[in-house]
Amino acid sequence: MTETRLRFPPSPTGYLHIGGARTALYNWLYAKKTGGKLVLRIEDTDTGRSSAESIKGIIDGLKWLGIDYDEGPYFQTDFEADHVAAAQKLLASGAAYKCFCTKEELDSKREAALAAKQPLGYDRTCRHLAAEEIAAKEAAGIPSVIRFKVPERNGLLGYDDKIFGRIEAAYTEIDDFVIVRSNGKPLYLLCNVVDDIRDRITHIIRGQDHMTNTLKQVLLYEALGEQLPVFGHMPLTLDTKKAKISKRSHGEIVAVQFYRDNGFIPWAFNNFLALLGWSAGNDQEFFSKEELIRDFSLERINKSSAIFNYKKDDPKFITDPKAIYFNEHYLRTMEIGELGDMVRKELEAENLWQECYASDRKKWYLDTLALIRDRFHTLKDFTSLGRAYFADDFMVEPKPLEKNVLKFAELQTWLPELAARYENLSEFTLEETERVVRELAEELSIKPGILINGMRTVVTGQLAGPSMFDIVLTLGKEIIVRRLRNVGKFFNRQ
RNA sequence: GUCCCCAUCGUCUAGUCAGGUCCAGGACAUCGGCCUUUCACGCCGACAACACCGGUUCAAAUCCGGUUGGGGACGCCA
Repeated sequence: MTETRLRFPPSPTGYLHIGGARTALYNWLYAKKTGGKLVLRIEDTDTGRSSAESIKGIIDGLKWLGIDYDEGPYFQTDFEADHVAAAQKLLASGAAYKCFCTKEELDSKREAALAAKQPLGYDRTCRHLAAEEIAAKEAAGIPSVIRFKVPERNGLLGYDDKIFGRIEAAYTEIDDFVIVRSNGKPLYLLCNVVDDIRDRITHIIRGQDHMTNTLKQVLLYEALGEQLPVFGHMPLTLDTKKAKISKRSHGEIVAVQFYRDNGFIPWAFNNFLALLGWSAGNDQEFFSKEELIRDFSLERINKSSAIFNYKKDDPKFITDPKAIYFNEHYLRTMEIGELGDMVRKELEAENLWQECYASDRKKWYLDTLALIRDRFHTLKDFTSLGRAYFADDFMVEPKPLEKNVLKFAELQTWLPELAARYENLSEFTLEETERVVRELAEELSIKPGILINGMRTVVTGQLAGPSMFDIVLTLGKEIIVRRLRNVGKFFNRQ
């Protein structure tokens, strides 16, 4: 068997969104699984809407996800000569014809049909023009497009879809579609096929919205005398109102960039995307890259479309809760060194990174991440919720400040007293630091919790966190003593 | 309007091709509980679905037909 070759052909008319990312991922997985190649082809023939910025966004998005390609990016506009040659070949062989209907005529016919609730297709006005009529119109300088001449056959046109099974439709249902614009520029349906043939694509895995295109393209392969690739159409990703997800109507929440900028772990997001419409057939949800490549199959892609359950304006979930869950899982279980590299980038961006975290304080750095990661949702939390571990300029949240500190005015003396005792402690250990707190609480006849929660807030700015004495040891005597002594500042600013 | 596709908990899904082991399993979310100085994590538990109607069969989530619902396509966009 020849090598499998797949492609991801985005049109650069916006950022990479999750639907596109999922398509890219499935193609990538299948290419990897079969030891084949993945080609990136930018379909930029719509010059009006294509942009360099969008191309960059797509490439950056794929890079962030870790979806690498073996060839490309190729640009469709670089192969215009191929497309034109194919169109000429079809014209010459009688598989296509010139159509002189104007866009205005067609538009008004379409609108009329729509209003009258009649079928929409092209009425084939120019299909049977005699050679003299064509010559006359051309001599008169009337512009024309080239349309594909759908064969007049009885029976059904069809192909075997790897995901949906046999797909068929009557020949009479297929429109004579335009393959070349009146300005001579070939259109998607043709370009796409010509490029896939040239790139020797063996498997076309794309969205279900292409299903009707596929029927037409099957005809193009036939007319061009080429062998059909394997087709597989993936169900679309819908929004919570069951509408197709689009860049236009959903904004940043469906952009891959959004997940990068909000501290998602690339593989966690891939894992989530992979499970949106595919399952291994068992209860496994977490897959390493190797496992996913090994277990992935086209046949197990679900036929019904999946809903991307994002929560708009929900303070608790910035996106689909399951996507967050996957992120949390990886955040908590991934190899700590790998997490360290990711968090490093976050710290650097906030000017909190210190070189010693990579050298003599490396153990401290990684231990600290291991201590605090259990409560975090994204990479961003390390510099927001976890800021107190890396800097003194952390925010103290109002709720715990009120509840754990301001409520007890005596903390202004208790905490500095605790600081003094800590300072004189010869053994600054878990046991000793805890003992000292409990001892002080007993002397003051208060619950240890008052001291503990007060110090947690003063020292980390947070209502919740790891075990208090783990924090004490992690931050170290000097910082703890300093922050405890400073408790007065919270009262003074009232 | 025409054509194509789909249909299991709120969401992602297992089970459907090879009908019985499924009064339907897992995960997320939600709600309780345990743990705890806090909050999480973790663990335990609860809630919650075979769209509907017929048919075939000893037996249907599973096969067949229809209905309904949903999605997609119908561009000189890709």
